[in-house]
Amino acid sequence: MTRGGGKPAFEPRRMPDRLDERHQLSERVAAYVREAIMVGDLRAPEFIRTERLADQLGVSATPVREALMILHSEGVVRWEPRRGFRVQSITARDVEDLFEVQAFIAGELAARAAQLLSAEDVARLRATHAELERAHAAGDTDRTERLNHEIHRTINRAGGTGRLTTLLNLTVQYVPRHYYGRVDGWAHASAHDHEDVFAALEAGDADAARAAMTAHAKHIGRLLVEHLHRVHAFDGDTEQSVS
Amino acid sequence: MTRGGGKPAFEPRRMPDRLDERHQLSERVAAYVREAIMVGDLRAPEFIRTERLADQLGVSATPVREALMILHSEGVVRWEPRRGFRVQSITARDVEDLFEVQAFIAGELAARAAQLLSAEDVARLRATHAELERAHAAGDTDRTERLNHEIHRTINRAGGTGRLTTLLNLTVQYVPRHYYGRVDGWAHASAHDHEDVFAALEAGDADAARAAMTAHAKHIGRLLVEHLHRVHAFDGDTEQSVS
DNA sequence: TGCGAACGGATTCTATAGAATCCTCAGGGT
DNA sequence: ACCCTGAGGATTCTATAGAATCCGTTCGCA
Repeated sequence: MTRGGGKPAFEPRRMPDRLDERHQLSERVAAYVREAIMVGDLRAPEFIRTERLADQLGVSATPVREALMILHSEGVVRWEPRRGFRVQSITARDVEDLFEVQAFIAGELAARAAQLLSAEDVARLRATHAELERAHAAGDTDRTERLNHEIHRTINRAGGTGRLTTLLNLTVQYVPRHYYGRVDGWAHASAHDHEDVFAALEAGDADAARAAMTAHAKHIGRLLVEHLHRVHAFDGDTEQSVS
Repeated sequence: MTRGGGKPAFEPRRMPDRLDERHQLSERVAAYVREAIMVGDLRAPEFIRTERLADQLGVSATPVREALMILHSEGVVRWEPRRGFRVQSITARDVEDLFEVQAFIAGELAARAAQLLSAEDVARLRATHAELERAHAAGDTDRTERLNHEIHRTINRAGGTGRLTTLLNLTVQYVPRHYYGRVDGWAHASAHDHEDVFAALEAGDADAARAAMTAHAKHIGRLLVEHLHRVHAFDGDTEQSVS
């Protein structure tokens, strides 16, 4: 019998085109795997066979391995040397923790931004946010997500890009950006929370900005956890894995 | 003329034997690069040429590339696709930030540990700590560092291993474990701070444990920043890079 | 029947080669 | 003097092959 247990694996889906061909294969594969895990095509504690995945994606084993290395250091998969990479199981507590840290870092960055952003900067943020609301009303989740990302990016990059940004990205990347389109109430919550952040930024009130951003992140975290429960994405939920 | 500017690079030093041959080359190379950066053999914003490094270490380019991928996602080096990997510059603010996050996470884990560790567990911790003090008195920094690591490990793993632990490791790994031996006052500070942590854990007081551990991490962070300033490891300090 | 050792297939891991890309520099035109 | 263009070399990036390792199974033996 074959070594891993011979599961038919998951149905091949095409590589993400958000990351088009000017990006490296490693990054595209990593994005693909991240999404496959979040969607449920890959479940813990299943092994990810490099060659099989390489065949499915039409690439060689090397970039697949590189992608899994990255994912390993992000905690998405676990690398067991000379045995392979297996998707890391995730609990509701893990997601909460992830957003707890995210809230902490994003809060700190927002506090710094409050002392650095000009009135015009905040005005631009508000304009982007208005677009976001229009996109959401029009049901364009893709555009909604992109605008949301842009808002947070400007705030986070206000205080220069450093280790905090890197760490924040690590916690954020875990859930693919466009996945939020599936989360009920996400756009609504963002629309509501952002205003508090903008007001604090405008007033130059660092503590208020920190508080508002922290609350926002935790809010989104709660919504995501509820959603994942509904989809049975967690370990204990209904559909348990193999054995 | 050669592309990177043709610096003679850094003098070859042997691979870390802390990670012996049962580990993968990728990990060993990563550890090597981490240390080379911390020690100053590699400085921002210098490129790390994969083949050159591979030759120096006597391995091929593939594991080197894998190592740099990992280091990239940790924020130690920056990957510029189709151009190469360059060591990320680091400011004093970055180190402070790193330890701020580390303090937050370690504090949370300590708080959880306070509710989970038994009296015997804490007794064992105290025993290990006593060994640590003896090792330090004997001037055995290697053993001191190892015992210190063991103490923190038991505390962090008390609440089961999850995403928080992964994130904590990311912030911790930035500075190689045995580097602390060079930091003046490190062992002394640890000896002092640990007692507060133990007392809180023994009392099962989560908040006190969080506070003690947070203070400890920030304390170490301060010491490290001072040390790095003395060694001129930061960007603005005396010895600036190339141009 | 129960247990240990060796075999065989599968997979990871490292090395190496070739294609694609980027940078530098020289040369010619405006 | 300035810009554009193209050649050449160096380096990254992907693919592929071979060595090392692991797992499941079977065979031999008590």
